[in-house]
Amino acid sequence: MTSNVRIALNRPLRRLFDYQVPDDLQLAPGQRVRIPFGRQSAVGLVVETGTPTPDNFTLKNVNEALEAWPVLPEETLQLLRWAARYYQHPLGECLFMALPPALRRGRAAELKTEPSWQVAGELDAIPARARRQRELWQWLSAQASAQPTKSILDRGFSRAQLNALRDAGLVTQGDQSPVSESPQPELAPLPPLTAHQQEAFQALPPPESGFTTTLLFGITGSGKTEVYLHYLEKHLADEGQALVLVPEINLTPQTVARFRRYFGNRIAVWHSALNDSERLETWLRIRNGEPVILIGTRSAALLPFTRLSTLVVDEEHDSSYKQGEGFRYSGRDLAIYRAQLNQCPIILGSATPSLESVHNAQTGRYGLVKLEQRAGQAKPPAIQLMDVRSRPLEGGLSRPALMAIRQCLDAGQQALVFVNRRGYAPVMMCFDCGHTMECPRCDTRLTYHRRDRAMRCHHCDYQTAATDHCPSCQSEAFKPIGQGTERTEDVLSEQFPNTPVIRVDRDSTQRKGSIQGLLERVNSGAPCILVGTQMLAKGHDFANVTLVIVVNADGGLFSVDFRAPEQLIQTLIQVSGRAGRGKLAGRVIVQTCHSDHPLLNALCKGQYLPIAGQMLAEREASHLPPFQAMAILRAEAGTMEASLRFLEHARNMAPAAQLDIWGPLPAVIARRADRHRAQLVLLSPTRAQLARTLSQLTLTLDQQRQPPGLRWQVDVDPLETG
DNA sequence: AGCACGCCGACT
DNA sequence: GTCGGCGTGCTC
Repeated sequence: MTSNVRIALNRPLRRLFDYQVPDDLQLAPGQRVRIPFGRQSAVGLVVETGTPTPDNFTLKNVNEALEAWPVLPEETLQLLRWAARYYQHPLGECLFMALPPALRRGRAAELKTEPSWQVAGELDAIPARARRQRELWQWLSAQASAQPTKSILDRGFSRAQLNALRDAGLVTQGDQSPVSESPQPELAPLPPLTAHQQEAFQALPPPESGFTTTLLFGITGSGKTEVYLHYLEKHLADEGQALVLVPEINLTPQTVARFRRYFGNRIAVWHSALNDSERLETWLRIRNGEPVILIGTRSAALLPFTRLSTLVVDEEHDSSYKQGEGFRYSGRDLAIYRAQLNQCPIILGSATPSLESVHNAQTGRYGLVKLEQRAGQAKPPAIQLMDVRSRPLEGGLSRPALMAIRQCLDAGQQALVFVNRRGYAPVMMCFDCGHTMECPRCDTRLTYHRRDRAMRCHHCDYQTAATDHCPSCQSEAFKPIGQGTERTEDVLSEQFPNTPVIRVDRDSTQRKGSIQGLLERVNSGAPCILVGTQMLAKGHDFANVTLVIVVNADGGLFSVDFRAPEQLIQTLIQVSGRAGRGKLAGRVIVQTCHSDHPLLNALCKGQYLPIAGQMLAEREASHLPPFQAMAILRAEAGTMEASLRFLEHARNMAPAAQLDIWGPLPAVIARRADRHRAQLVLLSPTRAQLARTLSQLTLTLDQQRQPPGLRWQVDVDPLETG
């Protein structure tokens, strides 16, 4: 009797393929196999065994199993099956996303052991003119044991010299020297908890309670990390694995060092900057069930843990947890699902939790633990609105704001100016003819970058040289409109010629190396002014910053994106949290043209949860998430008509009952890199209902052929709805 | 996604 | 006469 298996491939296909298993092969779900696929050979993953034999055609045979054990353990398979369905993404692509690149390509699931070398033959066999080869041979022969390639290269010999000797048979591969384990550093005792931290720590449910989700609402500077550390120390068993998710920009060497100090080699790291062999190594450690505490970004939620028993998601509201393309999963939400699969606790920490999480805490789905005191002597900063409607501005800064900066510097302290736009100015406009410079490929205006005299599109890679004259009428009245970080930096340098002004945005950190170098100057504590974007808002701990100026808070107040107010408030609170983290009190000035706006006024009271409640009430009134489940069907094509026609068709396809459908409507940036984009918003009272409708819809849309050049995709729980 | 097949335009 | 453009269809 022959047996068959169902196999997923790393292809964007919403279907699986059946193969026959040769008699000498035993296959289980999660195993990697090599299979003939069309005219090619491919790597596949077994997802089902014992599938029936079709009567209309004969199945091809599996060539081989790439290893005798499943690379994806049962729990990870279950997670990805759920995620593929929930996010409407082809299962094969989801499964392969959980493999390190080396394993996707079909390489062996083992670490390449560094070969080590010892001499063979005679020195005289090396030509006299090959001086370095002789020196290498002599050095090697003087060593007590075979030397790994790395130490040969470290001695200043080249790979070419080594290869020449190897090809001549004058060095041979020696005994495998075991990869030396880095010695376990001395572990420091955990930092003591303050009374408030202790209280929060004890309020967190223990693993014995099984699956629990707890929202740890801890204001900026309250010391949530200390609470995580103590929780792991107390509750993570010696053989257990833990996952600590952090936002992309927070995964700094400092963060890791902080965990290593207390947990030593048990700490492992996972982020986008790892190379293929580092990825494979860490991935295998996890797959082998080593009791690691893994600190990682979004994709760490896909790792093949086998003994996962504690999870933490820090800054759970952070938008970097949602993948913005392809398999659009939320690392946070996968982590919660995993906690449920493993019947273990998960802690979601934030000073500004997402409205989804606040709602879940209010309805009792999540536990809520509050930490509302700053650690040490630090006090929460006072937030003050400054209406700038009738005030003269210099570089976007009002007189009182400049005065406040001066006072701050005079007192020997540091100021932070938050500008949510990079470049010099977001628009260049002619005051004679009204011409503005637009991107030829997008429906956007070009941003003026004065430092390199360029006009750049921030939505595609277009750029062109900046000009002094209007390109349309040649007038000299061609002027920058609005504020960017460069312009604010210039104005501040003019106003405070004796104080260093440090700009931190994507442009400045790319060119001058790492953000770290820039921030070292801040940490020295000497008076300075920091100017920057979002990058400055999160995670940093500047002890001597006592003043934060928000140049313009109004962008998020009247946006078409329903999440904009939430994101604005979160950013404002996070950036405010940079003030007064040391002994000195902090002060925040928020410049706005809408000082009577209820959200901004609520912000001044300094309490996040009441504002969240206010925003949630608005969401409920308009039947928006988290009160309904949302998905967006996006389309892009060579013309807007094609995109809209497709979405219209999709709309007719979807069963109207139980579903609110908005659109189709052109996207806010209707043309981007010459693609015309539109979208259809789907809302449903239940996630299950939405998932059912969507899988039906995607399946039919997938089977029908669409006009050439048309691409479409589904985004479940979208973050950006523009 | 690959890859092959197939049908039209412009080249040595 | 063939090389090659990318539209179309298929992969157990």
